[in-house]
Amino acid sequence: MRMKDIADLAGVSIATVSRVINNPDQVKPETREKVQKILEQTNFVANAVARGLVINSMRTIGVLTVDIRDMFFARVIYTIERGFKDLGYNVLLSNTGGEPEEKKRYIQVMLEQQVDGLILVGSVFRERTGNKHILTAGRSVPVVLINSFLEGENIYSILCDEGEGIREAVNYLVKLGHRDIYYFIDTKSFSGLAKLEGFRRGARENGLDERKVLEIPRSLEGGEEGVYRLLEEKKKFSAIVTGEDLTAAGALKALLKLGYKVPGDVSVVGFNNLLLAEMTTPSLTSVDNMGEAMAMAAVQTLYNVLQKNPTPPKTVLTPLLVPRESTGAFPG
Amino acid sequence: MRMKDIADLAGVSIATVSRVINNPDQVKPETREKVQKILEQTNFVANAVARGLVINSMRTIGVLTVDIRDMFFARVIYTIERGFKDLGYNVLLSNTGGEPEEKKRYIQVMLEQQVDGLILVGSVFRERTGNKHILTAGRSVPVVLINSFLEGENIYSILCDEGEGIREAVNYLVKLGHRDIYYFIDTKSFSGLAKLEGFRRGARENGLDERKVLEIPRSLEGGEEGVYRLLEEKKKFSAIVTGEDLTAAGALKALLKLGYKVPGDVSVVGFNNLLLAEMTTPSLTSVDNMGEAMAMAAVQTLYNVLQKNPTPPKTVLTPLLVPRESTGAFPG
DNA sequence: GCGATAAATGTAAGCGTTTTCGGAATGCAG
DNA sequence: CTGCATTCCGAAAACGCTTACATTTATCGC
Repeated sequence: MRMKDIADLAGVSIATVSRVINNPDQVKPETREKVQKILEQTNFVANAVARGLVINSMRTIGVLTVDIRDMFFARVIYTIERGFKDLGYNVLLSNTGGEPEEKKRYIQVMLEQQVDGLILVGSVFRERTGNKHILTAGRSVPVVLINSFLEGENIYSILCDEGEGIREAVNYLVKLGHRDIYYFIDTKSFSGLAKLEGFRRGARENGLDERKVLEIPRSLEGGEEGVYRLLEEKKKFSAIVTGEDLTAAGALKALLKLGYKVPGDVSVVGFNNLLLAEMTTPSLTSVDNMGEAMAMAAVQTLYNVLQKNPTPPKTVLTPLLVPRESTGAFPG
Repeated sequence: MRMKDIADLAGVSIATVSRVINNPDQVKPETREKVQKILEQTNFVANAVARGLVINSMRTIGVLTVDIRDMFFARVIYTIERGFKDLGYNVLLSNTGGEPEEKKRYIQVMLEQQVDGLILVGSVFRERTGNKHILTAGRSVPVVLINSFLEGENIYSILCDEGEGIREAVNYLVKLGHRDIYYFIDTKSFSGLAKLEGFRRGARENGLDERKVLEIPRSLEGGEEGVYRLLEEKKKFSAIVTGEDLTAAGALKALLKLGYKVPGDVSVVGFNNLLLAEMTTPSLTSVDNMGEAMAMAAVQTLYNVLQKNPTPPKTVLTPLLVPRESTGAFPG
């Protein structure tokens, strides 16, 4: 069923049908109602592809993410989708799995689909290869990066000062009397280095050993492994800061299994402030890196750009430490 | 940059450019290479919208979900997206928030966008209103339901026998010596009633009281609340089965806070077998309702239909009980 | 009721592709 | 070198809309 068919049924021209749908006030009430009745009777659905070809926009934005199963990403993408839906845009989703090649391929596909804009969630890598396609994409379409940073034509970055969040966590633990604080890090993630720097700064400022850092993979098992390694290597520690709630949950799990009291013997701090921080017992003190706020800022930024409004290329949010049960005073 | 521009640069016709892109073997190697060189030099990106208008397909499928932040949905959607990407299809995402009106609106939008098919993840409600639009959607596009069931033209359902999963959980607990088993349920979810029926059957078959059921909301707090209510009402119980890992985590949390040993005093069983079941201490015994398998079946089913292959309208998978640390022998 | 102005509707071009069809160029057998 | 089959390529229609412009119809002051 095309507009032509509706037009024939209503005895008007195809242009009038189009107007009834898009600019109802441009057509006389009488004819308008006649057409609307037929639209309803036939359950007419306009073809947005044909429309898109004419107006040169599908009112769609592409969202690239590493893995939507990650609760942080899921939350961000949820917020983006709802936000853009309210603005009348659709969301094309993808999971690159962190592969630069996949990312390249996806960007290509999304440009082919004529997206109006692109949002990349935490997916800029430090390799050169991954970024080139973002830069070229920026030439045809505005690109917003969440939790990543890149300078370039038509590229906007939304960030959270994650290093500052880690630093705050260290300060918080020091105030609780802790001196032997270990940091579990996965440097491979985008902000891994920024977080590490935050830890070092926090340690230095408090006269602690800034080398108490363990490189571990970003997973539940990684967190467990970290604890086992600390014990194997007979390290002295009363607190663990992690760059990921999931890692913190793993550390917590290992500590409890080994009979440690948390926070009685060891304090644990997570990062991201996901729902999972509330699910463990004890619940996890965590640094909130403002996932939702970043997502909202991304929507606002991209929408601004699409409206041709002047838009700052960089937005930085401040993290927030959320104390819960997994942190307590230094024992003794 | 349009094909026309490429054609002019290469000194060929637009048709030849199209052929170089879509059917390279139809054009003489010499001209082909000439065109390909220009395509690369100019970083040409074809307009899939124009293409879609001609071939009457955007190679896109729409996925409707309640809330992608739910880990179960996230996992399902991830699997769908990856699966369809490999088949050359894009995924249009949406979160209906469970509102029938939103669902209706989304379906409308996706039909306008000319999706090739629709997958609804766990979003058929028992109200009549929510289903009518699915049925009418089926008239223009194949619809696959995950974890829901509906009969109709062009409608396919992928299910898991969730009641059977709950029944198995009851049997498992009975084998461990438990007799006072409570079931925490949220009847508002699609399979809520099927699960309840599974619990009743399991209880009956083992000569237990099948009325030991508590209606609670599907959330962490719901699980906690359930435990408090059992205690307030002075119920006797040594095991709790839930319809949701999240609920189980809440119950576990409340029990641990109140000083109960799990599984020493009380056993807890979750449902969905999400990552979070591994994150708690003790980890949660859970019924796996085959989210990934359902998603894969949905992809296969929809693809089959799109290929005009005969396809069964209903696929039912069998759940699997995954024992972990939260269940143990009846105390004493 | 007349002409001038405003409102309503129709006509047709154009959006960037794919693809059918026919013509030109090429290859090959005789 | 001719004739025919085959390969390659271009012209043009088609996809279903939007919208500028043209045309028709309604409105209004006089």
